[in-house]
Amino acid sequence: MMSDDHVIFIVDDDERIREALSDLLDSHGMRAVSFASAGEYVSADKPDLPACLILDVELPDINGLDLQRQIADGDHPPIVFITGHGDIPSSVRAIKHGAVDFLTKPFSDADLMAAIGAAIAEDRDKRAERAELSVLGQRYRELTPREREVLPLVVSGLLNKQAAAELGISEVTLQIHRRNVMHKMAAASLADLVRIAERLEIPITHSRRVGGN
Amino acid sequence: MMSDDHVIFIVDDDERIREALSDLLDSHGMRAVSFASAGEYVSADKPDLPACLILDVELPDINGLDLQRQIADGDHPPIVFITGHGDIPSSVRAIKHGAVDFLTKPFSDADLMAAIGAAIAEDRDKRAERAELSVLGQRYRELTPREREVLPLVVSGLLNKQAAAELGISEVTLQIHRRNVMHKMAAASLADLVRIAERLEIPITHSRRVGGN
DNA sequence: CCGCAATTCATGGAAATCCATGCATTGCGC
DNA sequence: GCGCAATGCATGGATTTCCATGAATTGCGG
Repeated sequence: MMSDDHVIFIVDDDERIREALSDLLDSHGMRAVSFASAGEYVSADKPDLPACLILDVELPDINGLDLQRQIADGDHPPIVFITGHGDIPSSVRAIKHGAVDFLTKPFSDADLMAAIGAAIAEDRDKRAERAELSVLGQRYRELTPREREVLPLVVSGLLNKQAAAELGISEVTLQIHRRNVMHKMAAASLADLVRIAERLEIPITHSRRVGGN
Repeated sequence: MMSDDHVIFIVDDDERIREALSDLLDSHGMRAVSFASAGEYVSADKPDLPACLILDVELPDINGLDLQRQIADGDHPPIVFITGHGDIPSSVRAIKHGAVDFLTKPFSDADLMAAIGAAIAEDRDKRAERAELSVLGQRYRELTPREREVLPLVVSGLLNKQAAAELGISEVTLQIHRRNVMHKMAAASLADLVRIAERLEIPITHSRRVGGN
């Protein structure tokens, strides 16, 4: 019974290791996809599912730790490193850069399965977070340039007349932009909009000034 | 010229190590305080400064990794582990639990100083964050029980009449509580209050409903 | 030229928030 | 009993936000 809600990528140049890991994962009803090199893995079409990347440190084309840094900016899954010749500085570096675990061969099936489970759970959380941020980011990008200027002023807490003064426009125009921002960002209240702005890390550049409760 | 804006704690049962580290730090104008055991360190009065804890893994009274877990809930400084007999699982565990580095003897002065620098910088950031949260937390604790009920409703974005209905009181009374909350939390605007509530991780339990813009 | 989006401004008016002030009740500590 | 804090409610009124509707200008693409 092969589960369809996740996938585990195995990148190791040693075919016996790949086979052994595939069999182990298969026996747990987990889907595995194997690659003999980092280049293969990077180039491959991958299913859009919560995942885990089991990565050998000594690869023929690149050091596993260097691949970790290389793919860090993309939405690659959490890494579980495996290695036959690891050293402590490598393990420290791997973990500090976000790897879930660093296992030296021979490692127990239990340790590997635990690490994989943690990696998939972490990827699920991260993917949900990214999906939500992507929606918010898309909405933000649909704002007009002016609306994008109004947003930080509004979520800073300025009165409409104060925000209007900042931009050198009438309060009435500011209100129009404000309403459009609320609508486009799907915010039911100012409180909603403030939280959305926080999620998008929009900087707060002002504070409501005295005389404006 | 001994600097007064930080301190480095050294916990190692080997007196020669303590001396060597103290001398090294001294030569960099950094203040060091040494302890021969974990118990001594934990019991000692410590200056309230940004700090770094250089911690030996093999201590006479407790394993350094266990001490890390033990002090995790208090405001202890970031840890740089040093060890003569480290293994990879220990280093993984140390870093995953927040240690800045895990250095095996013999380690270079440069590596140690770099780790110490990073630890102190991290402690500075964390201490600033904790200080701010402490102020906000204190303000929150000074709210009356009723005001503490009103706060999450207000920052959820409910209209005053909606929040009042939630508590079964008049809108006028809700407004009084609202104003008191704003004042006690030192919020100049609703936007401020929403951000404060986020910092305090006050859960959002409601959303403004249709019919209430 | 036309249509559209972006930006600007306005009016009239309703709803909501905010403020100052006043009053009342209850429970607690001195 | 008194004073205080917590909680509740009210009035009158000012300010702010929100809404619907209307109009104008500019720049761009078809």
